[in-house]
Amino acid sequence: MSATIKDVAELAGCSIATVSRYVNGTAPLSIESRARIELAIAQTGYRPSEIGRSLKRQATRTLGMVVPSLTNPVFASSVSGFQALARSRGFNVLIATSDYDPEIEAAAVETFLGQSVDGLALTVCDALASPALAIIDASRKPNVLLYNEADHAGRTAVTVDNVAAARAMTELVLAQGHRRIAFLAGRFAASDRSRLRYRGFAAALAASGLRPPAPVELDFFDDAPDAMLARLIEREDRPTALFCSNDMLALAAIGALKRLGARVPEDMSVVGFDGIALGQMVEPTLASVCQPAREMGEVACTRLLNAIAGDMAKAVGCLAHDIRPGRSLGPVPRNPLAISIASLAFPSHHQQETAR
Amino acid sequence: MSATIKDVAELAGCSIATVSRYVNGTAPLSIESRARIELAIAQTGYRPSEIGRSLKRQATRTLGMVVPSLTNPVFASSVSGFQALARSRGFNVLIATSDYDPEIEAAAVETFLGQSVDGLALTVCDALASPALAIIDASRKPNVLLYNEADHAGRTAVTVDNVAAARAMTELVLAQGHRRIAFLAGRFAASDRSRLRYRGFAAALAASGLRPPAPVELDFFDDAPDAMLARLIEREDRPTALFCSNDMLALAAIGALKRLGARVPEDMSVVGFDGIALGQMVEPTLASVCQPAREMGEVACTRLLNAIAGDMAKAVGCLAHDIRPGRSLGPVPRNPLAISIASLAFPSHHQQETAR
DNA sequence: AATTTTCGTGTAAACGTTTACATTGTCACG
DNA sequence: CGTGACAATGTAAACGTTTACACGAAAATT
Repeated sequence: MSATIKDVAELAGCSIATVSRYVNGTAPLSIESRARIELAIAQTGYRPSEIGRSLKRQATRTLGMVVPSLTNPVFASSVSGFQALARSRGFNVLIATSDYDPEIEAAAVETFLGQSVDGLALTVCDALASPALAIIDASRKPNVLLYNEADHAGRTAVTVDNVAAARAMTELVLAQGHRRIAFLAGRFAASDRSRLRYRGFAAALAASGLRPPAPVELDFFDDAPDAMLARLIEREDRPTALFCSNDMLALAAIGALKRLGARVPEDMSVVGFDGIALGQMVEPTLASVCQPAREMGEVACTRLLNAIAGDMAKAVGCLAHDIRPGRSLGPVPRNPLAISIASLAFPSHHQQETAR
Repeated sequence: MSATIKDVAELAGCSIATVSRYVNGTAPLSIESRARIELAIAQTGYRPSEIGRSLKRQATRTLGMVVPSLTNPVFASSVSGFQALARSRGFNVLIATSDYDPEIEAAAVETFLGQSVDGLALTVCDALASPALAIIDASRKPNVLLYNEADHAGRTAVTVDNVAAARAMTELVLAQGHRRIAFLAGRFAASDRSRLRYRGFAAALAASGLRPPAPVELDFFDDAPDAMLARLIEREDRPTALFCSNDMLALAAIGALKRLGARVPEDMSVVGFDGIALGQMVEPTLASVCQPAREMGEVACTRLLNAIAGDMAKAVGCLAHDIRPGRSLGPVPRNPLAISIASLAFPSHHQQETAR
C-alpha cells in the first residue's frame, strides 16, 4: 500500500541500506545519492514504518497508561501532562480506561504488554491487591503508579500523602467547629485512595476525641445522591459537614443538597479532594485538597522514562499537596437545618426554595 | 528478553508454525502437541508480539485520535466513548492532544501514520484549512472528523448541526426578552465550531431585526475573564445575556460574574454549548446545547471501523442535539445592574457582596 | 486394493527495518 | 609505489510473526 524503503531504494537506484542511512543520518552520503534519495522520498511519500523499526530495535517508544476514567478531570489532567511530556521525548502513549474494574485493568495491561510498550503508568483500584500489578511484575516491564501509593519499596509511585492530606483537611473542618462530619466516598471498595483518605479523616476525628462514622458510599452520576443525601440530612443527628473523597463527588453532593433545599455552607459545609479547576469556578468555591494533577502526570512520565533508560534510582517520597480554602466550608451552623420536606418526598432536579 | 514463539517451539519440540497455529486456532492439532505447547507457553510466559503480527498482517488494530484537549469534559467524554468501543472491537487507541494548534495536529497525524494506525479520528481547529487533513488525504488512511463539520462530501464527520443548534439556543434567549446579547468565544480563531455557532447566533439575531455584535474573544484559565467581563458589563449598553461558545467558558464566565458582584441570572443570563455533566451540578444549572459527547465518540469509532472494513457508505447527516434549559437563563432584568465598582478596580478571587 | 481425502506437521518466504560486515575506490603518507 | 585510512555503498542477517506450500501417514472412498 504505502511506500516502503525498498520502493525508495529502487527509485533512487541504490540499496535500502543507503536509504536507511539517509533517513537516520547514520553515515556520510555522497551529494548525488542524497539528492536522488530525497527526490525518491518526495515522489513516493515514503514514511518509515515504526513497526519495522520497533521489530528491529526491540523498543517501540510507546508507553501505556491505565486510568480509571477520563471524565474525571483529575485523571484527564494527569493523562494530559503525561502525554505532553512523553511526546516531547519522542514517545507515544496508549491509553486505556478501566472504569474502576480490576479485571479490566489486568486486561489492559495484557494488551499493552502484547503491544510491547516500553513502560506502563497505572492508577489501579487497589495497589495492595491488583492482578494488573502482578502481571506487570511478572513481565518485569518498567512501570510507575500514579495516585496509588506504593505497596512496597522498590515500586515507583507518584502521589500525595493521602492520609496526611485528608487529616489536615479534616482538621480544618474541625477548626470551624464541626463535630458531626460525614465521609462520602464514590466507590469506597474500588479505590484505595478513598480508603487512605478515610484513614486520615478518622485519625483527625479520633485525635479530637470523636468517634469517626462509617464512610457513606455513594455512586454519583445516577440520582442516588439525592436520595442518599436526603436520608443523611433528615436524621436528627445529621452531620454539619461532608468530607467527600473527591471533588466530582463533592460537586455532585453540593448540587443534590441545593435541590434538597439546604444551603452550602450555611446549612452544610462540603469539602472535597483533588483540587480540580472547576472547583474554583463554581459558587460557592469548593474547599479541597489540591493535588498537582498535571504535574503528577509529568513526574510519572519522567520517572518512567528514567526507569526505561535503566536509571535504577527509585525516586521516592510524596509530592506536596495544598489545602485550598473555599467558600463551601463555613462555620458550624447554630440553628438546626429546616429541610423542605416536599423535596424529600419528591426528589426533583429543579431548584427548591431556599430554606429559611 | 521476553519469550518468543521460537522459544516456545523449541521447548515444546515442534516447529514455530505449529505454535502459531495453536495460538491462533487456525488448524487442528494433536492432543499431545497441544498439551506440550500449553505447557511450554505457561513455562515461558509467552505472549505473542503484536508488532510481529502487525508487520506480517499489514494491520495494527490500532486507531489514532487527535483532540484539542483532554481537560475539557466534552472531549474527554468522546474520547472515552471512542476508546471503549474500539476496545470492544479489539482495537487500541493512540491519543494525541493538539492544544488547538494546527501544527501540532499535523505532527500528531504524521506520527500516527508512522505508527501505521489503521484509521484516524480527529477534532481539528479548522476543517476548511487543516494541514493535518491534507496529510491524511494524501495518505488515504480511513478517517473521521469529530465535532468538526465535513468540508466536503466524501469526508465522514460526526457532529451536531452547530449553526442550527446555536440559532435555536439564541432564539430561546431572545424569547426571554433579551435584546443585547454578547457572544463569547474561547479561541475564536482556533475553532471552527465557535465560528459556526456564531453564525447561528448572528442569524437568530438578524431574524429578530437585531444587529449581531462582534464576538468577544476570551482566553479562559487565566484571570483575563474577570478583566474582560468587567469591561463588558461596565458599559452603559451592557449585554443582558451571554452566549458562550462552550460550557467551560460559560462556567468560567459565571464564576467571573459572581466575583464581579453580578448575579446570574438576575443581572445577567448565561448560556453555553456542549452540555457537560458539570453544568447540571452547579448552581445555577447551566442552560446549554447538549451534544451527546460520549455517543459521538462511539459513533465516530463505529464509522471509522466501517470505513476500515471497506464499507464505503459514508454515513451522513448530523446527530441530534438537545436544548437543555437551565436556571442560568432567566428573563431580561428590568432594572439596570448596579456593579460593585470596588471589584472592578481590584479584581479579587473572593466572593463579593451581591449587588442589590 | 487402489485411490483420494483428511489430518498433523514442517519448511521457508514474506512483512519493513537496522546494522555488522564486506567491498570498492580515493587519497595521503611514507 | 606500497600501505593504510577513510569514504561511500552494497549484502545479508536478524527482529517475531503468519501462511502458502509440501509431505507423510492415516482414514475414507471407490
